Amino acid sequence: MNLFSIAYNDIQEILMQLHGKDALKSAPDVFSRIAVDPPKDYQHGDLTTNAAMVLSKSEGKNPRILADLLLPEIQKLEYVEDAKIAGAGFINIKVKKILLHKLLASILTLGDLYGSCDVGKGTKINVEYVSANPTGPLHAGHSRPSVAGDVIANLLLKTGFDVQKEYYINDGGGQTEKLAKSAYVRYREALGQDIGEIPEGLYPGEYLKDVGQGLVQKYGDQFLHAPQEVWLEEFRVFTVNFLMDEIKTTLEKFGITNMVFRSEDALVKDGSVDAAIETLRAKGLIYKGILEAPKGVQIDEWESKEQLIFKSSEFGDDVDRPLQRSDGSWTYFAKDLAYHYDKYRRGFKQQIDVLGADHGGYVKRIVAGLKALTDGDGVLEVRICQMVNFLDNGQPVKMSKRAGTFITLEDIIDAVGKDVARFVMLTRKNDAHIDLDYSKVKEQSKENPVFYVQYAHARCHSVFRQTKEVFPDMRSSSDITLDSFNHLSPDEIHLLWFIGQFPMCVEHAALLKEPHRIVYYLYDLSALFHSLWNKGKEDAMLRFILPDHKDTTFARICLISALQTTLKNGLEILGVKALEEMRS
RNA sequence: GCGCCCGUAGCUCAGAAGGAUAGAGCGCAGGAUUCCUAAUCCUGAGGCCAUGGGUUCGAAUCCCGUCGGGCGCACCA
Repeated sequence: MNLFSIAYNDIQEILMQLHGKDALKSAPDVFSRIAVDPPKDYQHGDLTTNAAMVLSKSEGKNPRILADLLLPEIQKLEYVEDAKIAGAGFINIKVKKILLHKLLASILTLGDLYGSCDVGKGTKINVEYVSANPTGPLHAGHSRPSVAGDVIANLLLKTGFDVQKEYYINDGGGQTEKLAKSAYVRYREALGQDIGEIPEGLYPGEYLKDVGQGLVQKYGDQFLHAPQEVWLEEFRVFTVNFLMDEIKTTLEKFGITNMVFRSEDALVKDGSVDAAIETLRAKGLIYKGILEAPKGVQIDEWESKEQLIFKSSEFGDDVDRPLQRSDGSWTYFAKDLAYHYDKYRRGFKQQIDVLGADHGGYVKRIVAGLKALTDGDGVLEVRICQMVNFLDNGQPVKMSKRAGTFITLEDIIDAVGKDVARFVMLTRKNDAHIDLDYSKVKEQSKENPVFYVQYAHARCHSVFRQTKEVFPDMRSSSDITLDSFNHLSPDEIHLLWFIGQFPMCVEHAALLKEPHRIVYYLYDLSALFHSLWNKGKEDAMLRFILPDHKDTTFARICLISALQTTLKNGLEILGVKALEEMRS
């Protein structure tokens, strides 16, 4: 149950009726732009609507006059206790207790489902994230887009979309060939050869030593003196699989599961790339030409040469983009086009890519590409996560795949746990940079808001435990009556009212793809609860458990049960486990 | 040179599809514990929302310019 959507629908109905009676002349699509929100100040009421102000322009009337027209109709709604006009034309609504009682009862009944809705209407949607190159372990830089993508997928799931979480394996380019050659060096090393320095241009990372050992286990020394063409493809496949297995293990540890993996190499081999390019060609969107070098940047070895080019600028990109390299092979872009077209052909008209900020320059061309391939039927939305500045004791941590020195995602998870790591990554909106001091996160100091929220949840369970001791025969909280409900204090009703905003928060977060909204909501919700808790320290009658007042205690347990459900469901969306006790 | 993102309290950041007196944490100054976990709470100080215009009943929010910061800029992924 969602107070705000109930009122929204009823007010829509009122507007339509007034429209029918010619009291309003605005087109009905103007009506949908009105909002029913929580008032800025709780003192103003439970709900507020800007309907009068939104209609003002199309009606050509002063908002106050329109508010006067709407007010009596709103007052007639059965659950409205009181409604008033305020400010420039807000209509503030105070609802009857019976509605809040219904709200509480519905939360207790819904349990895990509280916060869910069906705005997605079962629409198929594909969320692609992580998609790290299988040339090494996941590192700290992958952490944020991975969590953001995962939580966006969770949000969409919660709001009724048919979601597929997907990982694109970049196993088709020259990078994996380099990788195979690097693995060969480690293979020789594992067989006891002195390899000296890792040759320039190969991956120097120590993590490849395990791959070398694995290769020896599988192949013995049979390739030690074999020419490259004999082992290259074999080693390439082995190494990619080996590293993907490690990546999958890390993802699981990070709480990212149920992903579908799609291989770039497979798309090339099964002809998907040729098919996609052919589709573009048939639409007349491909030509042979020479691209100009971009101004203002120094590019060594610029080769002015005719190549195959896609007219992406006709679909919103800044310039046209090449599809083939000078050696005739497909560019990454060409293959990625095919991949997104492949998703479309698998039924995903709605697609989301979650990328790091270093891929920001790539967005326009791939969005343009899908639009062109599907005549606008397939829509790709790209969410960019800004960089995380990793610090250690205030000092920037230098990371470079080339040098082989970086903090791996595993390192972070092992040090602070996946729950803290995930939560911290979500404490900023995607567009904002995060400074993350590795040593501070390791300390698990109180500056980390995850503990604040966890503590609130743990306190709920503490109350449940205490209640059991004081009232061993306390009945289940699922059947709260209106009588019991009336025992709640105004502050407690206030908390319930805030709990009632959860579904709206989830819906907004999902539609806007902004996971951080859930974090801030949970934080504020926790703050309200901690504050309430402390009031029991000053006034014993405000404590949740009153040994001499069983009915009041029961009502409060019901409230706390609803709170605990909300906290838990919220944390679940974030992929963070709700703790029942802080002591472990 | 071009594209994308950002600029809100001393610091780190929220700000709800344009709405009421711009919020939180940290830090700072004070205070609360015979009591369900003080990992908490309460009070106070602190802002020309970078800047100049525009749109409107109304702008931190939308549009344009300027300044400052980040990321990216064939044939890497």
